Amino acid sequence: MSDALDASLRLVRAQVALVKRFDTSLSGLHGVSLADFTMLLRLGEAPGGRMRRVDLAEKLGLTASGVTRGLAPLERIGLVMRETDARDGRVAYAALTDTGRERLTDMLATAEQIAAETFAAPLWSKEDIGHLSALLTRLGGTGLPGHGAPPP
Amino acid sequence: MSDALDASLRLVRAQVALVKRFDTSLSGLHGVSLADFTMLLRLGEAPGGRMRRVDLAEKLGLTASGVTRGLAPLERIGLVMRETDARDGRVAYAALTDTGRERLTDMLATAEQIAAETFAAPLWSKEDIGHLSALLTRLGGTGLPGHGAPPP
DNA sequence: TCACTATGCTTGAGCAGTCAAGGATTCGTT
DNA sequence: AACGAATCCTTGACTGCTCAAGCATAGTGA
Repeated sequence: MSDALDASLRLVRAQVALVKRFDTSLSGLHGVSLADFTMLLRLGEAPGGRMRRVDLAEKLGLTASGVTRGLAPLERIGLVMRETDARDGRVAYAALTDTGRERLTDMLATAEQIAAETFAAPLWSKEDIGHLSALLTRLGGTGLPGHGAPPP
Repeated sequence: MSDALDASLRLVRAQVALVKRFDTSLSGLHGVSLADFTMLLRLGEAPGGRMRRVDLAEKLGLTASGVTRGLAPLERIGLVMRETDARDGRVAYAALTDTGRERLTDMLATAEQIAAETFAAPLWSKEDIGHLSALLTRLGGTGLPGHGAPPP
């Protein structure tokens, strides 16, 4: 097997393990999955804490229906609310509620801790993490900005 | 957000994109998913082309029931057959059929090509691929051997 | 103005995996 | 020899996503 295929399969494997870790902690402490957390995080990053659902899908690498299904429980428990657009009747925004913002802060702390444990020294150096991130960014999954050197 | 959390989320994102690529080509050309292909590949690597189902689960990072469900369609289409153990009545082996072996060869060629395209020069150097692989191996998902330098 | 097309979103059906429970078999201890 | 614990596997119920279809609204060109 080539190195490229080997790397591909390792990537799949590593992700499964990583997601499992995050899911366990996040659901234990906050009752949300990593997917839920990521949704809330991207909403939190958006101006006004709100996005069109279709844009959220793009940013998450999901389909529109995935967003509909994923947001439903978050709306039900009051972390996210639905807002409409006065100009365009087709559009529905997803917006963080105040509760959602608060809870997100706690979740973020948990997620940061898991990430820190996962990439802990001495096994992982700061350079390793940056390098991994850069390599993964090359693999794409459009929707996220790179973080390498800006063009000259 | 820390670099560690950023890398974690990028890993998830990159995997989704990668899996989508493999799934599209493999299912188009051979009617199997990446998960199916990986199952067959691991079976093919095992001595005699057969493994206990529980060991296959371990190697794939799945649960036993995931293997049961995943193998079912492969048995149905004749790529994998079930074998019993004369010594231990609890055990059921999963074994590649002759057809399975042939088809696996073709699938492997396809998978190699996707991998080669994904990690094509000039964006990716041989060192990049090796480095990525090494970093991912550190992230674990036990069951696969590392491929770094052997102990002194 | 009015059809046609494009966009945003939701819904039904289906697939791939999980967990929890259960059945069958084996192992270990007395 | 026999009981209890452990192992291997499958099954039912569920989750979280996909695709395809459909509905409503908006934009476009004759």
